[in-house]
Amino acid sequence: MAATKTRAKKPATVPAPAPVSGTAKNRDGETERRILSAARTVFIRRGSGGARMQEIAAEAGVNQALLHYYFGTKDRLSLAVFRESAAKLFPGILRILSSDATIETRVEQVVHHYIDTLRAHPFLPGFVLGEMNFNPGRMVSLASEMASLGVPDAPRRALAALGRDLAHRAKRGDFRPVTADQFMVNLASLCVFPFAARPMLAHLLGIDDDGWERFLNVRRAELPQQILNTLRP
Amino acid sequence: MAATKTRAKKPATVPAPAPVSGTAKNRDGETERRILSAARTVFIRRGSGGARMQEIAAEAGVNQALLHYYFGTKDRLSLAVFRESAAKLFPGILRILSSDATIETRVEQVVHHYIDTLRAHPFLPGFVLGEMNFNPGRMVSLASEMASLGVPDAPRRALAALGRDLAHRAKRGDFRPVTADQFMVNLASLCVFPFAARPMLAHLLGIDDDGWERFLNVRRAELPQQILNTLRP
DNA sequence: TTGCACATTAACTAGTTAGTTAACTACACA
DNA sequence: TGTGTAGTTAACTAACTAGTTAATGTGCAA
Repeated sequence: MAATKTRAKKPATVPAPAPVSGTAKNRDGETERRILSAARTVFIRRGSGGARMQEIAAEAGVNQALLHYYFGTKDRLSLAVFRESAAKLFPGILRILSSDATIETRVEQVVHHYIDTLRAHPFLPGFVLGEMNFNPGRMVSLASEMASLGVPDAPRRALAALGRDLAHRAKRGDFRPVTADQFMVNLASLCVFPFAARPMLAHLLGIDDDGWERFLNVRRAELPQQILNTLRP
Repeated sequence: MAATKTRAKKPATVPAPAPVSGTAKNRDGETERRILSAARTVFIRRGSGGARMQEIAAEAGVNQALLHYYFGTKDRLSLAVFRESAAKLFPGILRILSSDATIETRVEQVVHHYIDTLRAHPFLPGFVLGEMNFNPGRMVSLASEMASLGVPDAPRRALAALGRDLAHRAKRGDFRPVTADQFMVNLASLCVFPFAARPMLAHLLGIDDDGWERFLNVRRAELPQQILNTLRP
C-alpha cells in the first residue's frame, strides 16, 4: 500500500484529434464519466466514510484498479464528487443576490432556484452537510479553490451589496434594519434545511412522497412573501 | 467473526444492594458511562461510518473488548449515541409548541430553547442530519421507539393543536393563513440549520468564533419577531 | 505489420477493523 | 477461607479495504 505514488492524473492522448471512431474504449472520456457518476451515487448514498471503492467499481461496471488509474486515491475521487456537489449549491444564490433586481425579485428568484434545483438533486444538502461535519478539512480546501476560480471574494462582495440595499430600504422606512448576514442565513435555512432534514420532517408531519411534493409546491409559492415579511418594520 | 452471539446485554449483580464501597470496578455504572461518553465524542466527530472502536476505547481509557462487553456491537453503541442525541433535539420543540401560551410566547420560547441548547451542543445537528442521511434505517428504528415511549403520536397532536391556533388567529385577521406544517418547518429551519451549516456559513460570512457568538446573540434576540412577521397578513 | 501509448483487468499485498477468547482481578458473601 | 460472579485485559482471528503490479487488450500511426 502507500508507497510513493507518482501516477499521472489523466494523460491527454493527442490534444483532441477529432472525436471520430466509436470503438469501445474510453471514447472521449466516457469511462471516466461513468466512474464519476457511480462515485456520485455511492458517495451520496453512504458518505465518503461509508463508501467502498469496490461498490463504486461495481456500480460503474469496471475493475476496481481503474478507479485508481483515473483518480489516484479514494480521497481524490470523493473530493471530486464533493466539489461538483458544492458547485451546484453555492454559486446560484450568490449570483442572484448580487444582481441589481429589487430585493423582492431577488428573494423570489432565490427561493425558486433552490427549490427547483434541490428537487432535482434532493440528496445534495444532506451529503454536503454530512461531509462538512465529518470531514471539515474538505470545506477548507474547497473554499480556497472556489476563491481561486471566479471573482476572488464573491461572497463578501455579494453580502456587502445586499447589506447596502437592505440599509437603503430601511432608511426609507420600507424595512426594519436587518443585517445582510442574518438575512442570508434566513434565506439559506428556509430553502435548504427542509431537504437536508426530509426523512425526519416527513415522519414528523406524517406525509409520504406525494405529500412531500405538495408540501414543496405550497412552500415554493408562499415562502417568498413570508421571507419578505420578516423584513417588515 | 460473527458466530451466533448470545452475550447478555448488561448483567444486574444483585438488584442494587446499596451503592456502598467505592472500589475501582464499575461502581454504579461509571465505566459504562465513560464508554458512552467517549462514544459520543468520537461518533459525533467522525460519524458512525468513520468512527473506530479502537479510538473510542482509547478515548474511554479502556480495552476495546470492554466496549463489546457492554454494548455488544458497534451498531448498538452508535445507536445508543444517536438515540441520546435525537432526544436532545426533538421533545423540546414539541412540548413548547403544544403548550397553551400565546403563539408569540411559544415562538420566542422555541427560538431561545434551540439556540441555548445547541450552543451547548453545537455538533448535534450536523451529527443527527448526517446519520439520518447516510444511515436512514436509524430514523425508522428511532421513530418507532419514540412512538412507544411518551404519548403515542405526540408530534401529530402538537401540530394539530398549533394548526387550530393559527387558523383561529387567521380568522380574527391577526395572521395570514399558514399551515402548521409550513410554520413548524420554518421554525426548525431557522433555528437548527445555522448550527448544521456553521463551517460553511462562518466561512461565507468571513467570521471567526467570536463573530459566530455575536451572530448567535443577534439571532436569539431578533429571530422571534422575524418569525412572527412571516405570519402577518 | 509492427510498434506504441492508452485502457483495462485479475491477482495480489499490507494494513485495518470489528468482534472473540481465555485468562486474570477484585469484590461479595457464605 | 473459599467460591462464584462481574469487570477487565492482552492477544488473537477472520474478513475487509485501499492501493499496487504485471500482464493483456485495443486502436492508431508510421
